Amino acid sequence: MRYDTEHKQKTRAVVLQAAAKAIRADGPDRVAVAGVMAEAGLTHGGFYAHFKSKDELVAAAIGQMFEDARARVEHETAGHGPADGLVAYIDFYLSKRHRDARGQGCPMAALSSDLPRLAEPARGQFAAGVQQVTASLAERLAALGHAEAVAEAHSMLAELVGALSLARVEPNAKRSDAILAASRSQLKQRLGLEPRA
Amino acid sequence: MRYDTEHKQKTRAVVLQAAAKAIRADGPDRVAVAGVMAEAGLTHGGFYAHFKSKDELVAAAIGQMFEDARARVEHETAGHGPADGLVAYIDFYLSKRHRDARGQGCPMAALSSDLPRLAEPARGQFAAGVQQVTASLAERLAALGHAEAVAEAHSMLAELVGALSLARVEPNAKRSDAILAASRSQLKQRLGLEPRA
DNA sequence: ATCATAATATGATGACCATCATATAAAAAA
DNA sequence: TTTTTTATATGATGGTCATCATATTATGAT
Repeated sequence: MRYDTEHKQKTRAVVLQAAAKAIRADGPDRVAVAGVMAEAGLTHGGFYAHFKSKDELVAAAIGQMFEDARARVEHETAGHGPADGLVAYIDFYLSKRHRDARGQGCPMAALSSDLPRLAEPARGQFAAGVQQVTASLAERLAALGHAEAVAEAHSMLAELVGALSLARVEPNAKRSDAILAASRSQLKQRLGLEPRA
Repeated sequence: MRYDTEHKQKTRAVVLQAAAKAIRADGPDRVAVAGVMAEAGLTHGGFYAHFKSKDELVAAAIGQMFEDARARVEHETAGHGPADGLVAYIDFYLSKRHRDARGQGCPMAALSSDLPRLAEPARGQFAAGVQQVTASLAERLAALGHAEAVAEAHSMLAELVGALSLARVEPNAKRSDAILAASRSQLKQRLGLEPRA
């Protein structure tokens, strides 16, 4: 065996991260293979030693995005109980920082409308990711004694994704902030996460 | 003046409708000018007599989509009071029919993730459309005596758009239906639109 | 019927892109 | 140090696309 066994794997990982960022920011169709490779410090030629096609890259990048998101959520909610964890998640998800970091945030908000148009492997990766997030939310809601935890998790996730998407669409900063704030507050209230003070 | 005065305008309208449908279904990047013109029964050459550029077509098509949506909502809620109107809107918006008609439904769900990547004129058209929808929802909520009508309208719209987007992403029919059903029920409940029976 | 012209068609042009075939470089094994 | 092989680079190729220059057609006015 020549080269370090991990050499190629490391390159692949770098390419994947570059793709994950570019795809979220610019959309799968505007991302070019050569551009991703350049971002990774390589030229376009070596690409097909790592991926069979651009479609396969997109699918793999989507898997990567969900994996990254899962890790971050775990990190951000570590040490919290279910209620505090949900509040932390809502506050992070609907933050200005998340809204403004289109290259790094939640793949659902970044790609929702692209997804139905993508090829099957990408769709499968994505659906699996969405299900995992839903299950994770439902688990926390169930721990808080919510009877219809799964339905509430679906509803909560829908509002999170929708609010972030709409906030990114609104060019006026104040109005965009208002969209985020409205859902932050409404979500906590309807899920019983706020001290009714 | 040769030709009917309205001839060119009619052609423009046909092209615009073809574009509006194609853009929602396939996304702005995968839509080609020649394809839209062919769908309208024309060849690509005449395009620039109607639009300065593809960007301008996209912006105009977005305006058209919101106009169509507004007309349909008005039609679907005609004769209803605010409460029944909101229920009808929710039931239509989160219906399987709407989910499955990607070429004709709500532009927000169809294009949310494409939007931040588009050029300014398209973004402006879109933002104006979103604001109008929000205002229309807020008006009905206010009529029902909701104190924070605008915030609730934002929150409601976010959940509608998010739920439809996620339902379109989920390939499993049962699970997709569940996403729609969850938000239909949660929304009506939290907005006080259901007889608590 | 013929003409003038508005509306559309035909046919480039240059740019970008996914993919592949082949060449080079770099590192481990000999 | 030389060989072998793996990883990456260079350089096509064929396709698609937006845009434009020019040709053609169809219609209302004469």
